Amino acid sequence: MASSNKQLTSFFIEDILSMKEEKPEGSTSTTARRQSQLNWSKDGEEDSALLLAVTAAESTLARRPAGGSCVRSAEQAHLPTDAASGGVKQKRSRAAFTHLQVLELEKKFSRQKYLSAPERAHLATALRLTETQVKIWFQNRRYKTKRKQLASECARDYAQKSEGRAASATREDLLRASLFAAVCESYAYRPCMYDLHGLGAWRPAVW
DNA sequence: CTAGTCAATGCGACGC
DNA sequence: GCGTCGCATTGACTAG
Repeated sequence: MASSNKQLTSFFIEDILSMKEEKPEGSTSTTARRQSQLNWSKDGEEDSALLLAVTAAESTLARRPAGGSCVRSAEQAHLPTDAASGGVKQKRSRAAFTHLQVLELEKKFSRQKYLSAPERAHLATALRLTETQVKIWFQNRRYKTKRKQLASECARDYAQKSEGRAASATREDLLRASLFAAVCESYAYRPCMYDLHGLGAWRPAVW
């Protein structure tokens, strides 16, 4: 079918948003969470506008028949293994959020990394997702951000190290560092790349 | 077929 | 005990 009509999911969201967040996030302390949770109320109006926009846009978008693509309805996606229904275990389904849903989630995330319960509920209804989906999305997103941050630190570290070794070869080092960053970034998906350096801590084996 | 992406699941830890 | 977190992992799905 028309591939032009295809739903884009969250690849390169930074491009979509074109706004850089990435404040050093290291502070996942509970106080930090509370504070960011307190920020939400001022976005309230925006959210209701968002609701209208999203629901309107979304009803015209997506909801494609199974043949075409990846977009399943959120409710469907989250209705899992009702083993009670027949004893037969259903296949796990993976919802693919619409472009708009992802966009709004990203917007929200760029403002706050944590959501309070009422806000989560609000956002969930606004985006026609379940609260669990919103919660999980934010969890995964935080983790992803952290991995990215770690990766860039890895690369910087690596570049500095090789800079120390040889003050020349700068271009190659840069190249190597960026390659290294890319590798680091995906290490979470490759357990084989871990090495237990005898220190009780898992680290990338390419270290 | 393989590798990559990402929503969902599982688990241990923590705060209330 | 419940809800949520970070994190690791799974499984559906896609691109090359």
